Amino acid sequence: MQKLKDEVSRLLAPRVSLEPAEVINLLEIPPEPNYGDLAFPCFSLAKIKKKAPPIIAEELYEELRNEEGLLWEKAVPRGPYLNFFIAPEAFSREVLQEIWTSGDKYGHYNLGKGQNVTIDYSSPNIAKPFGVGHIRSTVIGHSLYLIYRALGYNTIGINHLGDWGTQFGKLIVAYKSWGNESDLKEDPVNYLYKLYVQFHKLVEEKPDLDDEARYWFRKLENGDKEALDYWNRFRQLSMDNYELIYDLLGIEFEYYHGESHYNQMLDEVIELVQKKGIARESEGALMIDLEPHGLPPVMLRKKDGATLYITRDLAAAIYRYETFKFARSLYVVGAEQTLHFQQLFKVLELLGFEWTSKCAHVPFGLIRFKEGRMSTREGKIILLEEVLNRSIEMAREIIEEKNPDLADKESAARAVGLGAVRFGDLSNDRIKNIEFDWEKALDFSGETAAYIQYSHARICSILRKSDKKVNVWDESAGSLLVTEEEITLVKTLALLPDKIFASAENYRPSILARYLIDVAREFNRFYHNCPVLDSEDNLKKDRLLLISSTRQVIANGLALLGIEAPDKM
RNA sequence: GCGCCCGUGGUGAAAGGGAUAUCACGCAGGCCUCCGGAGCCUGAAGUCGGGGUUCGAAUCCCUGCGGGCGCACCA
Repeated sequence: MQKLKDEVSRLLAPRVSLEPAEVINLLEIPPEPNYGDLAFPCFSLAKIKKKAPPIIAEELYEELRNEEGLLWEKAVPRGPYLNFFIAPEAFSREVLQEIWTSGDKYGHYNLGKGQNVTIDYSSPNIAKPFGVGHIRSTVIGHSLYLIYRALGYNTIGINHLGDWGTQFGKLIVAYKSWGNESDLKEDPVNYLYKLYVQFHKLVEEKPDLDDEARYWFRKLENGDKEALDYWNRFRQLSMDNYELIYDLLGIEFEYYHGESHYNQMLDEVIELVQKKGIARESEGALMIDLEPHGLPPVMLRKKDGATLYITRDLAAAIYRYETFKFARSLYVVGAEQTLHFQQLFKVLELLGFEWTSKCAHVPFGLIRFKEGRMSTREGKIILLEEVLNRSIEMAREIIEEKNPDLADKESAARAVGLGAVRFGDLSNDRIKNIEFDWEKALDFSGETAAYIQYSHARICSILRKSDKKVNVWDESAGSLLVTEEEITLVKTLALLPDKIFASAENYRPSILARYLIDVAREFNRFYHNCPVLDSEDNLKKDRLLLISSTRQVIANGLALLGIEAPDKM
């Protein structure tokens, strides 16, 4: 598709006095295939040429009627658009050859060569269980990580663990006051969580507890041995639990730099802020007034001397830039923290860091229950582990029913079960809130990963059964693909690179996810109308090439969403 | 009180200011002697209300309504 756009834009550019790149930006895909395959809208020229768009389209058509394209065969004006129709044979061969030669690198580019992109994602809070709420950051962040890597960037995944803050004061108080060793050993994360919930329940009757918690957190910040011992222990126990989930999801991070990692840099940050003269003391606390910038004030240090979240985030941002000199720095964090990031970026700007513009908050809506918001404090939470396991279990049952002879049911169940949960999150616009619903989470029909995976497995099945193997590219390959289903499928396959770019540019894996649904749908239409194995030899060869290319596109796309594409299921 | 986000068929969603608003679930019908029916085909049903900007608005602006989130000692 890029090549077609290049060709068309080079042709049009001199005739409309625009740069080819500007023409490429204007080009659209028509809503209806019979209109054409690529459209040049003439609206923007109307003002310059002082003519109505349909007339411009008509004139361009007259100018081009004797031109011949490599990848297109005719240009037809339709109202204010000049529509180009691809030359099916040449276009198919071009697309299929590119997929053929690129293989599992089809859609990958070297755009970001030598550039670092840091991606802050997942970032659970220690001592709280890993709930379904955390899946969003984890899965969206990981997909962006994979997508940027595919575009040639050197991606750096950072798990910004919430391993510092007043909640540790709370935990220490709770554990010291009414906790016990044996329960902690029995089921660490859940027990710590129980303590946390109990603390919040009790604090309503005994407000003193809050003071006590703040006291212990301050001790922690001052390096108190006892406090540190508790902290270390709680942290490690939580980490062990998170590892299980990351293993299951196949996620690794370059760094587990939690908030605590930046402790030794906090004094420096505060000094810097003071030197810049943007902070002031207020009621014993240190704060930055952002009123002139239309934002609420930011507090860097409490009156008791303890630091806050944003102080550590400032340190982290600076550290990341100094360490990685990033081309982009992404924060995949819930939309409820939008204000926090506006403040963070504003302060960085005030500090004079010109790289602030390279930082971006990638927000997403929250997951809620039907009954309302999930509250960790109130103890209403569904464990992600439980969701994943139930999904795998459900997939296993369906496989047992539909494909009882399958050899490796376990890995297929994992691929399908985990894929369902991941896709459920990735396929919708991240900014919208999600209502968690067990039925929906475990539904494998319709626009789901299973639909895409199933299409992939079917293709694999046909390829296995074929006596012919597609193993060489020859000069006539793909030239017999002429039916509507075949051409449509080829055109769809040609879009993968565009979709990957768009996903990266907008930080929206959902663009890629929805595209894969289209690919699967077009494949299924083809499949129902065009026999592969029963075709005449040459046609069979071309159709095998087509489905093999389709398989490649599905596999490549799913991989960037962190979803497996099993050969059988 | 102030600020930000979201309102699309019964339900869940898609649509980088553009052509006849696209899918899925569910519903009503149809399709396996055929490469895997977790599939395919046909049908009914929709842009929250009111203003504006524009040649053109689901999309941008204002306003009302509904829902969500946030606003100095949590993260």
